[in-house]
Amino acid sequence: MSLRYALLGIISKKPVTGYDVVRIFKQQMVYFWNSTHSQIYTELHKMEKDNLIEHELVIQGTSPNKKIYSLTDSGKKDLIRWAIEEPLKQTKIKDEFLIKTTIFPVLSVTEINTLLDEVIEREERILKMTKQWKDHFVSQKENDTGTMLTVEYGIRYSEMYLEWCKWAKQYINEKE
Amino acid sequence: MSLRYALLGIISKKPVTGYDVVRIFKQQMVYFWNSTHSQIYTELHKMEKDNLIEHELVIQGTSPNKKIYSLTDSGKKDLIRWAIEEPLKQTKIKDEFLIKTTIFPVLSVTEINTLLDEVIEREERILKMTKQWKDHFVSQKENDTGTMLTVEYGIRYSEMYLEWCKWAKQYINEKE
DNA sequence: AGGCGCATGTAATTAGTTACATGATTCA
DNA sequence: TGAATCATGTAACTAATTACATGCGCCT
Repeated sequence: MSLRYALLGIISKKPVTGYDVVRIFKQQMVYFWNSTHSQIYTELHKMEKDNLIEHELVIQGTSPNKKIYSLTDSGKKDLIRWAIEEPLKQTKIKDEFLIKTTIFPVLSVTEINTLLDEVIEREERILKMTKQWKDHFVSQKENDTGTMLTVEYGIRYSEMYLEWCKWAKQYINEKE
Repeated sequence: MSLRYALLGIISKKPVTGYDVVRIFKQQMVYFWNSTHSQIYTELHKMEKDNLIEHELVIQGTSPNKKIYSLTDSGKKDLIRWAIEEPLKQTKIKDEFLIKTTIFPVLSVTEINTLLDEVIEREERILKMTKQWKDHFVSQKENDTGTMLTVEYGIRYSEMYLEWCKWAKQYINEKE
């Protein structure tokens, strides 16, 4: 049910197509949620059936038709209600690398370092992209508090991860 | 398939019952994975069918019988193979609070502060428990590198979260 | 000519959650 | 006497992933 409110949040800012929702979701929510276009389209259909959103069909002669979604009054109410009333579900992380970390004792130091370098590279790439997105976003003066806060979260998360990786490398190599 | 390797990692350290696996999993892996006893028991059955683990049945007169699981040779090989060969899947986070953050602009400052305080309380509680677990673990001189690294990750994660919350509060209240 | 972006969906499968189900022992 | 811990499982359901499916316009 949480994905539903993530999507409702996106559509609440301005009316958009399903395609836009997917794009915005992937750009702005990677830091704390994830989904695919197939799940998103399916969820949009359910949300419409539940009368939280409605669409206006735009027929574009040559290019494919599109559906512009917007919130219904019921959708607006439900979004606010959810935000302030619904008890918070615990954060769920699925980080494969940290599973690998638990079995470091059975790997060689070379193997561990290779894995750590891989993940450092990944996080650096993500951090760079996040910072670019933040700069782009700030320069546009869109001034959306929500995006401002979550993009900052993304940056802090990656920085924490990288610092932990460096600490882990040191910890591993000191033990040798 | 990742859960499978998390469980395989736990059993690789010492032979344990399914019940132990659940307990160890919840204590040591909350920081980067989550599951339930029902999913874990089901996965253990599948792993046994796939010849990665085997069990010895211990009949305990009065208390319930138990199955002591241990890795097969094939299980040991597969765990190492997975760790060094299998390409890393991207981290997936599901953080409901950050979804709520995206719609801060439609909430009142009072409501936002209530939500932030709630999440700060939650993270402080988690951080405290993690630190206790680390102290307990370090005092036991068990010296498991994997647990040492992941518990440190848990601490850094919560600390980062709390700092972000404080920054967010300031950001919100400055805008007023 | 081939890839990317726009634009939408369904089908099949796997993963994960919640509820149901049992029953002894130990401790307050 | 009631809750917690030990100990195991299945059933029903929901969420999520991966694959299948189409097709135009634009750019290189």
